Amino acid sequence: MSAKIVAEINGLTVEEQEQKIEKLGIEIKKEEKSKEKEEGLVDLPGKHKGVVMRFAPNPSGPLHIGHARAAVPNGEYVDRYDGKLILRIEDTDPKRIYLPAYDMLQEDLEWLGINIDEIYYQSDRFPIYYEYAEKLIENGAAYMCTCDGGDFKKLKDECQECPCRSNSPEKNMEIWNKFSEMEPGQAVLRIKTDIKHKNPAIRDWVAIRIVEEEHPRIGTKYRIYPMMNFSVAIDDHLMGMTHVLRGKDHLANSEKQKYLYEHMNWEVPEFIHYGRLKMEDIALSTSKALAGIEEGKYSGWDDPRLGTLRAIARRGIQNKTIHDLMVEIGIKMSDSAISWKKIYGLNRNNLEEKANRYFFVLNPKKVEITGLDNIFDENFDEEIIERPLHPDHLERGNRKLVFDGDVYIPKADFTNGITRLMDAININIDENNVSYNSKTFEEARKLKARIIQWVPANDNIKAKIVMDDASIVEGLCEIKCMNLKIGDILQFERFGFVRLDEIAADELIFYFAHK
RNA sequence: GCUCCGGUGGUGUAGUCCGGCCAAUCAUUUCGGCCUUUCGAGCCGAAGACUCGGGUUCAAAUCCCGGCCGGAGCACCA
Repeated sequence: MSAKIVAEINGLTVEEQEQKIEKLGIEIKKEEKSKEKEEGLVDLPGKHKGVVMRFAPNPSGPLHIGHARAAVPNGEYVDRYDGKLILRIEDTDPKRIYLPAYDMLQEDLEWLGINIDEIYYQSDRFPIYYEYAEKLIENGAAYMCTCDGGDFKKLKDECQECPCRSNSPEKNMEIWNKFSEMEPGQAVLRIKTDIKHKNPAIRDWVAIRIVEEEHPRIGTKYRIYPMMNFSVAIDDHLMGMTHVLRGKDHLANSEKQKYLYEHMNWEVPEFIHYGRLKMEDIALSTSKALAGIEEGKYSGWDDPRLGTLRAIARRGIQNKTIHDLMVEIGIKMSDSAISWKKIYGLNRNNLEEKANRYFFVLNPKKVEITGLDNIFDENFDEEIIERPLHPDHLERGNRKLVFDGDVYIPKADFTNGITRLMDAININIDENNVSYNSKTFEEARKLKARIIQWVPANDNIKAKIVMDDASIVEGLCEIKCMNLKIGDILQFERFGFVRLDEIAADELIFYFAHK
């Protein structure tokens, strides 16, 4: 019986239900689920006033798509809440520094359209880290550990304290003061956490160690180096971070860092962890890319096979495409798999409007058309064909091609049957004889002719196109392409979108984006 | 192995916190059709998903338990 009533009521719309309730004299409390949905990214948790965020790359190479995954949402949120974005270059491991990257990072961010309010280099901040190390030692929150790494691990894995842990702050300070004279591995500074923490990774982590290598930026000025977890937590606090966006591989690190915040009595920022981005085909790490460049396998950081931002920019992928993609993926913790297809689809949407159209003939095959006396005579033996630069934007004007019967067409289109040369005439290909068939578009349609692009045999320019696998295809494009500027993105009709990369003496070199 | 974290169409997402017009959003993709002197764009249509099993409840994508699958971490790297 009651089930029946419920079913009946559930059958009503919410409005109908509300009316019935009001009829019964019951007041409905409207609890607003105040969730005006923002386009794109979800709202940030916590405070929305005075938002400070950071993008903190390691200077090991230029930015790649994976970096954009962190950089774009940071930029977006800072814009949305009118906050501040800090670029912090995390160069506390001399082994993972590629000196040119310091500048490349900033160039790449600029390309992405992300505005940075402040820049910091961690290698400039070592004295600050030392200062806080000393404070922590004095508080008894950190200790100098002189145990062998293996011994410590054994104890740690059994929830056992190492002997150093119970040293007094005074004793620790004594060792700390001799730190710079020690050998690598002889001692480290550890932050006390919970030696019985159920995740062994969290237990008493290393904050500072000795590094002998020369630092590419600051040389041999220091031997005492902070670990990432230490410098990051100190800086995030000192720089006033309200929200920290990082990959979920840092989940345990966030937890480690919380102990530091607690020791110092600092407010913990909102940590947000996003999932892994799996990108098909470009599993290339920065270090592998660098090795490939040095071996000559890749032409440089912008080799079309690489996933660096400069490589995809060179191919004509728009920064807005990357931006759109990252906003769509968002910052959820589950992993995402991205395909080139997806990127190309978004990019096509962005390019469609701006890319003007031109003819390009791949693997040209020269054809001399016979039977043109149907349209030409001795006074009149050529025709100027005009075709819009963009079919939806006629105001951009036309390009002109001279049609005189001698043309190049793509080899792949040289097959028997009726074919229409776009905007010109319909031809009949019969083995090696090519003859005039008819003139109009209507006839071509009636004959179900394929409609192809072409270039005049006597008026064209060589074009090379670097494909996404770095192979090069060659052909001829229409002479009007001479007016293009480097960086222009256009669509070769029936071929795909390309970006003009280089203007050589007698040829144009393009990079292929996608169909 | 241990510790964490995830799982919505092929892909990317919305919805999950606070169960109820969710027979589940939007985009992309794929396939049709229309249009079109590009195989592009546009328009129309279609296909396609709540990981599984239990439980709680009138009602579960949503809450609870368990399984399965996937990922990450377990450094004197970041």
